[in-house]
Amino acid sequence: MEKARSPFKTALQKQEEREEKRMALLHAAAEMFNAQGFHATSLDDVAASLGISKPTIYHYLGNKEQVLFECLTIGLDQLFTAADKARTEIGTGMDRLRIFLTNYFFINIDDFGRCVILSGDDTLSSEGVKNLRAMKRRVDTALRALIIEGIDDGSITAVDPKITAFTLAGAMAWPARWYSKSGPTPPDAMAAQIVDSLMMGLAPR
Amino acid sequence: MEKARSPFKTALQKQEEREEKRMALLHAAAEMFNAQGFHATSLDDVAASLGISKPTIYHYLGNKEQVLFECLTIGLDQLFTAADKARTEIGTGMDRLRIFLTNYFFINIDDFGRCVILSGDDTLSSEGVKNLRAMKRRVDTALRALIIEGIDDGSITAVDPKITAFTLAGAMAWPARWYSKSGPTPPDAMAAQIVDSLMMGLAPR
DNA sequence: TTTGTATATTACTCATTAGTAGATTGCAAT
DNA sequence: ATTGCAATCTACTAATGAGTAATATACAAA
Repeated sequence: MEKARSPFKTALQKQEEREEKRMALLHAAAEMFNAQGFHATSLDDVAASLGISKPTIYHYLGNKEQVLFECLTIGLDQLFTAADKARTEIGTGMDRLRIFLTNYFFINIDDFGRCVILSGDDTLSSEGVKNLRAMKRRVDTALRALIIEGIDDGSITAVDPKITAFTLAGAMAWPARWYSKSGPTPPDAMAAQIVDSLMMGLAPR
Repeated sequence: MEKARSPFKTALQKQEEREEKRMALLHAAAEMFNAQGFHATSLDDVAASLGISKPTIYHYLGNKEQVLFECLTIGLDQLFTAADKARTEIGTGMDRLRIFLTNYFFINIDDFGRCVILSGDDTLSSEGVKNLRAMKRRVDTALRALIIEGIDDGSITAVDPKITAFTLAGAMAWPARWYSKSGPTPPDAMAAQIVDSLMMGLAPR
């Protein structure tokens, strides 16, 4: 049974509304950063795209760098969560790697993931860059761990984990540049094709 | 025997001097675009880095977009030339692909090649984007041709040329983001490691 | 009823920077 | 000599855009 609709909001509801607005702002910002680049996007534009004014962004998110940093943090969190989850999955090391890479692809063609790939370190303060590097390193470490596990259990051929991690990351990052979800190949199909192609190269012979 | 040094320059010498200055300007611009991003780099900064003033850039190169476009054209020309040259080489298809990818790496960690990778299409006018797309397509076509030749002569295992070209391009582009020539691994060694790792995945089994 | 807090606005300031106008110097050809 | 062109500068303009101050409204708590 649902409670009668009341125009008076509880503290929780207000909290949720605020969070919803925050996320809407971040999504709008990430989308525009990705489409036009960080420096070519003005906060006035972002605000206008949601029908609000610039100071409102400052109210919810702070200055322009903080907006970007938040977008990057979300994207990297998604990647790290995906890696963590893949590592708990059952199956061979290669099975787990495949699961991770597939999700890596989906994240990378989404607003926040694309933001991580398209933004150079240059845009942030040295403090921000340090934090960002640390987060990226965590993802890279997780990726290498998956590769090593696969080598150890024999599901992946003997390769150099470091170089392999770099080439895999590069191959997965590239679609953020050109792939469009509204194109002829749907995301699942594209992910499958790319990941299959990479896995074939890693299969033991 | 050398001609006596004269302070009076011939037309040819002046032509050469002009060209040298043009290239110095382009190199300086590309370097700063790569380090800080196109929009975060002012032409005043570029000029200052060479001890000249901004109008001089306009004299040699035109407006800011033209400066970038010239950098991108040079980078893409280098890639296309490398592809063309690799295709005339003797050996199996895979041998030629290896040669191309190795040069691809060297170009990608150089000023103009990095510029191609780091610049989004967004910065240019629609006219410029169209030209750029065409140049990129030429490089992609050449890469696919190399892959197909390798499949045909049996030196490369049966793969989808389109998807493989994308993953190879991605893996080769990635180092432009993080590789530093002054780091612990010299360019030749890094190129060899990356290319070997990719070739292993393409070898027939 | 008053006071405080969250949300949002308008209307500014101030710095940066693309691009231009106009002057200057020097060299070369007429 | 003079005219013209190449290279370069100083000094502007005009626009853009980050960030802030001051204000208004609504609602909730005291």
